Amino acid sequence: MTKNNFTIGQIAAAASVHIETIRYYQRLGIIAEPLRPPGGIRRYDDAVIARLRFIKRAQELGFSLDEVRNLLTLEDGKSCRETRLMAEKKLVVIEKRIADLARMRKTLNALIAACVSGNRPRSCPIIASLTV
Amino acid sequence: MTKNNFTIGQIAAAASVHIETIRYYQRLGIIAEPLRPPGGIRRYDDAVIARLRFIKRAQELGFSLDEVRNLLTLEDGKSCRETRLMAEKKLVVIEKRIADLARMRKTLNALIAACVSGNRPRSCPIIASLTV
DNA sequence: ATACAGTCTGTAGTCGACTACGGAGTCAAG
DNA sequence: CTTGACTCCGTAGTCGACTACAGACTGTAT
Repeated sequence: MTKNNFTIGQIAAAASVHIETIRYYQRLGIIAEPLRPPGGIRRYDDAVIARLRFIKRAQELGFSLDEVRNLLTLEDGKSCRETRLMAEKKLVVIEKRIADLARMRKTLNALIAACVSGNRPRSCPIIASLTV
Repeated sequence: MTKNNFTIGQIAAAASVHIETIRYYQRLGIIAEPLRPPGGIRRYDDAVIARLRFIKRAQELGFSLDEVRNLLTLEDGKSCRETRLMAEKKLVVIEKRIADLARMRKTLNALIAACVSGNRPRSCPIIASLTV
């Protein structure tokens, strides 16, 4: 039982999204734009709210809006394999990012430690390491 | 003993950076622009190469160009404490990013596992989890 | 002397995901 | 019937770090 009498503002509030964001998604084609009744204001289905939530969740998993568009074509849930492949690809990217950040963290930790332990070194070890 | 007879192209090649990037850094004020001899072409000091490397290293540690600008004011190595504080702040940000990504990874892993183990489920668990 | 590679300047475009704004139109309450 | 909130539409601006390009000029090798 879907309701079909929401304005864009109500939809936006319900999904905790800015109105402009919805329009933006419409321009991108990841949200369908209901027909505008002659000289009137559009009415939205509450399926749109569900879709906005879908998008948010996907974004939280690291998918871009472009990837979300792809996910949405698989939304009927029948192409499990394709969906899984996308998730696996995304996982690889995320793991690489984690590795990069872990490397940075390690280096920063070492530099900070050098700073702290240094008994009044001639020059800051961090700057020194950047200057090499 | 610094050399002072490099063109911008040579500096760029030496630091593995695009010429445009150097100009961009000059506009930002994180690289000094040597005076242009009357109607001529600028000559660069090899200290500029060192500075470009400094910038690159700092970027690899996650510092933005704006932060690099700050780091450069500490370049004499005398304000070790300030430098360390910047590094510590950056570390916090990086750790948060890692935590976020780790959460994504965990969720994706779980979803993929559900996909794989599913014995022909009615609908894709990934899509299902996004659709809730 | 001339060709050609490289430099100079300023401006504009790129990517992604929005966000902002202006001016006109619409709808519902009082 | 007026007021005021909301919607529509199109365009432009934001952030960060570049990247591209046009048209003029310079410097060097042949």
